[in-house]
Parts: sequence; structure tokens; C-alpha cells
Amino acid sequence: MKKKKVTIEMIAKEAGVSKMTVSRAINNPEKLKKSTLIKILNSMKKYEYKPRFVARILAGSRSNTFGFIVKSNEDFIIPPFYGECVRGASNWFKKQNYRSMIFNMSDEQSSSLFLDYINSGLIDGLILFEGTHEQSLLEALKSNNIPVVLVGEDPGEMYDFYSVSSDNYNGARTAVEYLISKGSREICYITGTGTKPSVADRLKGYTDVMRENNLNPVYVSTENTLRGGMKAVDQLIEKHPAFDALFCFSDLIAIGALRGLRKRGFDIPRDVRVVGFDNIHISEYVFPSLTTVSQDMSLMGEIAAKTLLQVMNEINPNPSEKHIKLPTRLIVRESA
Amino acid sequence: MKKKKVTIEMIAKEAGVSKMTVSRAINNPEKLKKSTLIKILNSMKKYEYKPRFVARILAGSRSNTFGFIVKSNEDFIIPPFYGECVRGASNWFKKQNYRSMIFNMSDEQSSSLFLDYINSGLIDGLILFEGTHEQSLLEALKSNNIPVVLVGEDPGEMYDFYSVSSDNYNGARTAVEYLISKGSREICYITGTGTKPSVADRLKGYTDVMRENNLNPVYVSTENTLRGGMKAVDQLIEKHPAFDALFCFSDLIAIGALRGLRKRGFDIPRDVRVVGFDNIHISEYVFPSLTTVSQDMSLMGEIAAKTLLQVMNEINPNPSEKHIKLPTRLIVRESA
DNA sequence: TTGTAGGCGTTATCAG
DNA sequence: CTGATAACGCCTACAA
Repeated sequence: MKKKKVTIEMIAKEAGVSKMTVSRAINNPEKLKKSTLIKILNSMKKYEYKPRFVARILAGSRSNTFGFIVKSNEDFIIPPFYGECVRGASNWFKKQNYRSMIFNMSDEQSSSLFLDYINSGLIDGLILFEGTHEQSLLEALKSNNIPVVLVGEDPGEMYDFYSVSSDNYNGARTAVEYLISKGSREICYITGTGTKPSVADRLKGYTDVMRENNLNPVYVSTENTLRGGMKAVDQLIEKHPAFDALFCFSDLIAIGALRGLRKRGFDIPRDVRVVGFDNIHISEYVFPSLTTVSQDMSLMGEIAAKTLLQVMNEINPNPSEKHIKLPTRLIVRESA
Repeated sequence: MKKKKVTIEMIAKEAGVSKMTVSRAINNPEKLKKSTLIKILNSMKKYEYKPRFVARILAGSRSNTFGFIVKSNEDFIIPPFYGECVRGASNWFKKQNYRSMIFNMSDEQSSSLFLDYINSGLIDGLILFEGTHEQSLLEALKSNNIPVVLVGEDPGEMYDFYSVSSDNYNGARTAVEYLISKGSREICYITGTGTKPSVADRLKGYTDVMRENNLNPVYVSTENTLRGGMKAVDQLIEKHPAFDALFCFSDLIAIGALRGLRKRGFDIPRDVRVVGFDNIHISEYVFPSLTTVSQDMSLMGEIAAKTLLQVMNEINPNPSEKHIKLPTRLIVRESA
């Protein structure tokens, strides 16, 4: 019952040529006489021939496929921040006729999958998003000579990889300065977890501005999820109940915080102003719509994609562009 | 500079055995003498040997990998509805030591990728989510004998595939009945687009209940996105400005509608009650939090995964279970 | 312009 | 319990 797989050999026979000629018809059609090409094309159509991807890869072809490595959280399989980067990058890849796919490395199984893929040549290069820059992984990739570009974190001199990220320090400064300009004084910060540069930079932006204005920085840290934001409000109320503004490490946290504040009867922005970070798509739809520091995630993705192609082709651009930093922009909406 | 790839042959040589024996050490270790096994394991470790996935596949092994086919929308690469199904399914797969990956079929390139993968044996079976059940795809899969399970839509007798979906008709009924019980009379419906059973069923649930209560059904249709919901409110205000409640095809639409209503100064639920469908994670966090018809997406995913394994192993369960329908549950929150 | 031989890295089959 | 040989389906290199 099962249709037997059509192979290049069958096409060759049917068209009265050798396998090699069929292979050429696929990969270098311009090298064939028109008449032979047409014959072959016809048999291919007739038998609905599809080359087997794995065979080509095993024989040494490039896959022309790139991978995005992301990490799920409890809210989303692909958190919106990643999603918008992925969109930017994959649009660019599409234009160049490359394909791309998303790998999740939240657990063992998924990681083993993409390691297998890389090891097999199924993937030509990787874009690693913020949160997936684990040392062991980076080293493995480096030692296997896999082209990689990092997005969302600037690893500085720590690792020898190209990166694209936002100016987290100044982004945070802008947010806090804005809050101060609106009259807030008791501005607390909900920071993220871990030791990533983005976390450190935004925190520093916040504390610097506070100190420069003789204000007392107060912050709590929480995981980067809706629930994290909600819980952080509880912590904050223990720690410093008098706050009149909240700056949050991410929009996800900010949206969670909105909910936490609402539960306790705060009116936003009247009682508490709230500012997020990222400008994910849904932030425009929540109520009150979120004032936030916008990262141009789509552009980050696109630049990452371009850079990855360069790395792959060993066109290493000048080292000053090794760590690209994009400016951020404050988007003022209803929440502050 | 580049490390040469370690192959099974090198391990064989190093351990003083044949390739076949090494292969056995990987796939059927119990068939080897302990001492040989240990020797082999040691060389594998020493050289950090990783079998090449593509070679195994080409030689005829199963990939033990399943694919999820989803469709992005403008808000999310993987809309929350899918995400929660994927989570349920992949958790189940993990437990059985299968791996899984997500394919996006929003465009040509991405589709070509997963077709290549299937064609090559890189993927053993597929879970197709609502929105990806295109006739041409389904036929291609059927004729290539790929194990498939459909999620989110019940294709009935139209296609010979197993499916798992929710009881959309009764879900919609529950929502509308609830609104009526709360005193709403001018209940409008924002439906989805296309001719999918889920769209038809929910619409029928709505109109049936309205008619049974001598109420006049009024609806507009829109795409399943935040913006879609927002725009639908505009349409509705043209068409039937007197509404006092809104039932929405999805939570995404409902969240968009909340924003649209807010813009025009409606207070929810005082002026307009709003009910969504799906119970995606974020619905609990928006304001007002969304009253919604919950689909157990995680369970749908899990059942789909189990079913897929059965289909693959040709344990076709009794035909009465060919189209599983899960009950829905009304979750009452602030918006209605 | 086209064909031949050989290899990519693994597993199946059948001996031993 | 282990090994030799032949696939798997395509591509590279070299010939013709």
C-alpha cells in the first residue's frame, strides 16, 4: 500500500540519464542542455520526486537552515520578547532564501535535539537569545566551530562571540528620569534574576539616576514572568510600602505588577506609576496600557541574522562591530 | 584548527572492534559482553563521540521525534492557545522519551522546511493544530502515510484523521446562557473567520441560545488577533450600538475588544459584559480579568500525543474514539 | 555536456 | 557475542 519512495536513481532511469545529471538538474540546472533538463524536470514532476534532505546533508551539502535558541517560561512557550526578535530575523533569512527554525532549550530532551541537529549539519548556524547563553553550551558551540550570534546580552570580552543587544543602561536611565520628571520620588525597581549583563545594566541605570537625584533606590528581584511581577508587588509592599512608582525589568513583569497593584486597590497611574521594558506587542492592549522602554526587537533580530551570515562566510566585520548596541526609546502610554 | 568529526569507525578502531559492535553498544548494549561494552564506552567518552543523526536516519532508524505544526499571528509567533497545547503534548512525549519540535507554517519557506523533514524521516509524526488543517497538506500527509493527529477542530467524516477538540457548541452555549442569567439581553458575538467547524459550532451555540430566549443574535466576524478584537468593536458599534454584552470567539479577540471598548469610554462589566474563549494564561492578568470559556489545552495536547503514538504503532483504537471531544468550563472573573 | 566511482556515517542482514 | 558486507540517497571529483 505504501508508495515506495522515489529516489534520484528512478528519475535518472526514467529520464534516460545518470544520477549525476539529475543531481545537476537540481543544483546547477544551467549546466545542462535544455532538452535534457526538460526531460528530467518532467520525470521529477511525474513521480513527485523530492530529494531526501538527510541524504544531501550526509553527502556534505549545507542545510541553509538556521536555528533560534529560546527558553520558554511558564506563560509562553516562546515569550513575546523572543517572538518579536525571531520574526525580524526570520524575515531577513527568508529574503535571502534561508530557512530557520526555533529550538527550545528549557529541558534536557529539547537540548539534546538541537545538539543532534547541529552535530549532524542540519543547522548551519545559531542565534542564541538572552537567557540561553550558558557557558557549557557556548563552549561546545565554539569548539565545534558553529557560527553563533548572541542576542539580548552583550557578553563583552567574556566570550568570543558577536552580539546584538540594546543599550540597557541608558534605557533604564530614561525610564527613571521620566518618572522623576512626572513627580515620582519613591520609585522602586523590580529587577530580574541571575547575573546577566542586561540585569546588571538596567539595575545600574536605575540606581545611578536615583542617587544622582538624591533618591533612595529600593528594589526586589523576581523571575521574568507575569506571576513574578505579581509576587514582586507583595514583596515590595513588605519592604517599602510608600512607593509611588514602579520601574520593571520587563513588560511581562510590569503586567503582572499591574495586576498585583490592582488587587490591593491601587489606581494606576494615579497612585502608582508603572513603567516596563521591552515594548512587547500586548503592552498596548492591557489596561492601563503600558508605558515602557522599547527595544527594537525586530531590528535586533534582523541585525543578528545579517551578522550570522557574515560570521558564517568568515567575513568578520571590523571588531568594533563585534558587539552592536541599539538605542532604546521610551514609549509613553497610560500607565505612567 | 577544526576538530575532525569523530566517527563510529574511529571508535571501533580505538576499541579494537568492528563498527557494528560499536553500533550495538549504542543501540543494544545488552547484547554485548560487559568487557567489550566498557572498552567501547571508554573510547566513546575519550573522543566525545556523538553519532550523526542524519546518518542514522538515512540508514533507516526512527527519529523518535514528533512535530507540532502551528500558525503564527501578528501578535505571537506561537499564539498562546497553541503554546499551551504544545506544552501538554511535549510533556507527555518527554515522559515516553520522545522528542518534539515546533514548525511554523505561516509561509512558504517554513512549510518547505517541515515537508523536507517529513520526507526525510526526520519526523515520525505530526500534531496539526487548528488553523493548519489545509486540504492540500492533509492529503499530502495521508498519501505519504505520515501519522497525524488533529487538534482543535473536529474534521468529522471529511478527513480520515484522528482528532481532539473541545465541545465548542456547548462551550458557546454556556457563555451565552451565563450572560443572560446575569441580565444581559443585547448580547453580540464576535466570531472568527473561515469555515472551520470551531467557528461554525460556536456561532451556532450562540445563535441557538439567543433564539431560545427570544433574543436577536447579532454578530460580526474578525481575525483571531488582538487588533481583530479591537476593530470588531468598531464594526459592532456601527451595526448595533445598543449591546450590553460581548461574547468573543477567543481570548485574544476579547482582550482586543476590552481595549476597543475602553477607548470609547465603556466600563466593563458595568456597561458591557465581556466573555472570551480559551482561557489563555494571560487572561487572568489583564484588567478586568477575563471571564472565559476554558478549553483544557494542556489535556488536549496530552491526549493528542497519546493518540499519535497509537496511530503510529497502528494500534487503532475503536472508531468511536476517532474524534475526541473535551468538555469546556466557564471561568468567571471580572469582565462578566 | 554527461557519466563513473567512491564516499558521507550509520544500521540490517547474515555469517561465524 | 562479534564481524563482513551491503544498503540508505545524494554529492564531489575526476573522466570522457
